[in-house]
Amino acid sequence: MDSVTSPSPEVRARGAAGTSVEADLGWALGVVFRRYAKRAAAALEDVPGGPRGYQVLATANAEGPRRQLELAGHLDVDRTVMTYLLDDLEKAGLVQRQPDPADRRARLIVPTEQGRETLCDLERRLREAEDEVLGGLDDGDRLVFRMLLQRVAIRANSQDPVHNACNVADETLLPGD
Amino acid sequence: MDSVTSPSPEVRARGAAGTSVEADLGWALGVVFRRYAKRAAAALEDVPGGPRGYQVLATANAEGPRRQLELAGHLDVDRTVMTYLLDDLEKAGLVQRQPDPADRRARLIVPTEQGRETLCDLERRLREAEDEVLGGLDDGDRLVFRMLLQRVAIRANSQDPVHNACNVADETLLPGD
DNA sequence: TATTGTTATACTCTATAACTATA
DNA sequence: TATAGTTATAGAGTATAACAATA
Repeated sequence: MDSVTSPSPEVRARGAAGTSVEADLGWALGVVFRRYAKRAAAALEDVPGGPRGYQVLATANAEGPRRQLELAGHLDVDRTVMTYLLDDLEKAGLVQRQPDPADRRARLIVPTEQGRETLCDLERRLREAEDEVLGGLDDGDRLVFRMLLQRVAIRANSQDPVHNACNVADETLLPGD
Repeated sequence: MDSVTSPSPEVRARGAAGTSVEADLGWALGVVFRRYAKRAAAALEDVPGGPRGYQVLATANAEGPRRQLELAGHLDVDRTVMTYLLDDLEKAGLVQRQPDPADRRARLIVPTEQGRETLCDLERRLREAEDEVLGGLDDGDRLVFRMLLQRVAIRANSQDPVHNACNVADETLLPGD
């Protein structure tokens, strides 16, 4: 997985014959994604592990206690990386490792009170980052864009699922549609 | 710069109160971007340096002979990385390093005939990848999505330019608009 | 014997610093 | 003295493999 794939618009404009709108999906995607990623990373800079640490915290909080290995599979991070990540999050007082009463080998990851409070704040900051990225669109366009992007994303995710457990959960939580 | 920042939709759905459309811009952006990046990387797998190598080839071809350092600044890669990249591209017969008649320290990067032919093929493959990613949208929606994404991207790029030379080039090459 | 989690090690990618040849 | 490019080296991030405890 690499960064931008298409060169800047003016380059594509010559190579491929297409109109300016058609010529540079890769460029536009890359720019927008990286801008959001940068904003989000800034919003999450004081979380140990950055965006990854936030994901662990958010998932542990939303889905209840999870084993390390489940969490790792769900978020598609190596189990050894998960160890380091949890070491740091635990040191910062955001999560705790608790013995799983059902299996003494396993550890359940639960957010602390401080972790839950931190999470609320982080989610607010992330929404700000989202709004900033979409700042160029008025409310109507913004909604259309989000809906279309969502459709593209859902299809992309179903064709090329990032992690299976996630999609199972999707179906479980979205029974109506 | 990290990968996805938002967890999967069902996680955000609980944490943030928002509707399903509003809840996960980061997730959707990440999924779509990574899917495109993956497809593009597959299309460019036999190019030395992958997407990066393609960018070098495309830029050298579209904008005429460029010095290594210009190219590096333009594409935002370290000059030492550019050295390795060009070593590989040259070994593969796609570009040549020619002495700059105006400065014997500098090298001009020019694509070979084989490089230009390869580039044509790669651009065709990239357009296929784009179409595949947008496969879920009909022609009308696809156009709307591209236009809105383009607007977001142009604004994002102007606020947080990836590399200055690029924007200068933008203005130079797009005098009418 | 297989699995959870940890640790130690190796690998990849990128950036830093030192070097050459020119200017 | 400063710049273009190269090379060697060190650093972050990630993955592999060996290990301890438990199933």
